Amino acid sequence: MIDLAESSLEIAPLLLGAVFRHDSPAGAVAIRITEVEAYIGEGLDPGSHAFRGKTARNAVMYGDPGHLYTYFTYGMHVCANVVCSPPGEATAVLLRGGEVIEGIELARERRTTAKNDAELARGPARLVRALGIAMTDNGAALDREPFSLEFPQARSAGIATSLRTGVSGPGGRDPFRWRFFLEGDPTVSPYKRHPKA
DNA sequence: GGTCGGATTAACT
DNA sequence: GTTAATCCGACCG
Repeated sequence: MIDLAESSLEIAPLLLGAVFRHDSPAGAVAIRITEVEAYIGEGLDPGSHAFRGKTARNAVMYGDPGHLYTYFTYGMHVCANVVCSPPGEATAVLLRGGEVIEGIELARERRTTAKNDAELARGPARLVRALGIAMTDNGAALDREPFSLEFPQARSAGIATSLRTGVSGPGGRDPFRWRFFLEGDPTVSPYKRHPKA
């Protein structure tokens, strides 16, 4: 695993093409990551959960890199981040889309509303659902069972950037393009701007 | 202690 | 294209 103790802005493009695997009692599901967004630290990024400082919810973002930060949103969805930066500095990469490459039958059972396999993990909450991640996994290390994260041998080709989806302020407006995705991949979620951006 | 709105999704018209 | 679903964290008093 590469060194994650750098800013999420450096790590985010390196995560494209990486294989993220979760081995649950029901079986293992793995995805090839195709879409991510970087969130940077305290006081710098109004879109980040760490913008207003450390709280009970975002404490994991301030901890060791290479761990999972999960949060609950819209009353029903869970999203997952890879914690970056040295301890004390809160940056993270939100996993927004991926292609299921292992355990596709289990992923289909978990995502019965998906109309096709490309939709299984297209979107941050769908990705979490397909992999069987829950809020109880908050803070889990990504280099230990039941998780693993393997980076590609070479930097992935065809990386495109955009403004972040559904975010206002820096990163949701030019010139901050903190969303990274594999161009043309069918498992990349559609871009939506923030209503007020 | 009350209010507001969200790093979304699915089901509508 | 629009909107309901549905909870909790953050903020204000």
